[in-house]
Amino acid sequence: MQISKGVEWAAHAAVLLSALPTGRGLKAEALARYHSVPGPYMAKQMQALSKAGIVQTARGKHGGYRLARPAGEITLWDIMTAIEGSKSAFTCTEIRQNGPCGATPEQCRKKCAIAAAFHAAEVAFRESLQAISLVEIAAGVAADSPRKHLRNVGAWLEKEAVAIG
Amino acid sequence: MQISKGVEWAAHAAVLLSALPTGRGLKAEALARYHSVPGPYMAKQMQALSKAGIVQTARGKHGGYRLARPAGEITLWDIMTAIEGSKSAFTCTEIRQNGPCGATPEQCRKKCAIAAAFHAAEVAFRESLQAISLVEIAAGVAADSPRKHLRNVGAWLEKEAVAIG
DNA sequence: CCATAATCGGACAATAAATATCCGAAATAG
DNA sequence: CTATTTCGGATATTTATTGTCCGATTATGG
Repeated sequence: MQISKGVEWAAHAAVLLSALPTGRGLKAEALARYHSVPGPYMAKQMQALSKAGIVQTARGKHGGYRLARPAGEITLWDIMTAIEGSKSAFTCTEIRQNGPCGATPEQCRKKCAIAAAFHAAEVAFRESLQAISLVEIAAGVAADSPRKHLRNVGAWLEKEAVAIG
Repeated sequence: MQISKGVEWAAHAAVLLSALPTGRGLKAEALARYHSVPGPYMAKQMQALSKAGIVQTARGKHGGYRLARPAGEITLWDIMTAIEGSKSAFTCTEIRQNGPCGATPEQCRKKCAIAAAFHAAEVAFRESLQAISLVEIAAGVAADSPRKHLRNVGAWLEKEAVAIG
């Protein structure tokens, strides 16, 4: 069980976008440069966020990405499913139906007990992530950073931000 | 995020072993045959359970696997970590330290807020799986199966089981 | 209105991990 | 002691992730 690295990058990028005022955004290259990650691969993650409706895009000169809705309505679960897809982590292959004592399909109307247990665990995981929005993350980051650092970030954003609407 | 197929197989195998009386077990080939899964790969999963101390082994003629402790003391989390390893699913690569506004290491004494949120979700996932032992799984399976099927399983086990001590 | 420049979007390799398999080491039974 | 049968670790094949490139699209400026 391994969460893709793209999820981490997309989450950081989304938090950065949440620091911008409404209607302003950043281009993919700037988002990659901010964290010193490979540009094209960062762009790939942003495309996934775009397809999921988490960010809005503008093409052409002065193009870029901005959040599609308020930061409080974007959770870490939204970002993770946008990157990794929404299929469940545990896939039951119904091996209980195989072999010399295989259960018949009508005996399997109820979900396999093992699959049900993993499903319940995944629900707990999902609900935990759904409780955290970009607002909470941004507040945590701000609380842990010195004023000087936040001013640097603000100046950098002011220099790089573009209007998207 | 994908849970390995080996986890499913190992869990089913462990549940099957839990149906045997203390001191009796099954050889790897029988465990594979019961669910019609590839023998050598099933054996690989059993080796992982053995290294994790979940099952005891006996080699030579009349060898095989038996549970190393009572079924109530073996949780699905134990099985999953035995197969997949115990490293966390989300790995923080500290990209906040990179780039033009990178945070200095001493600003990073607290864990990154994003990593902390994923860590909390993983804790919820883990605690959910730790609450389910082989006893609960076996009880669920028994409740969902007709008597006739359970008799078939019992007869098959009686035929295949070996004494391991 | 048209050419231009700069952006996003989807298609294309390289790498790492999971899946499946084989052969040697070890231990018991006779 | 010998032979048989088993587990254990090392070895290929397939799949998913990571990383990269070039074409489609759009606002800009003349």
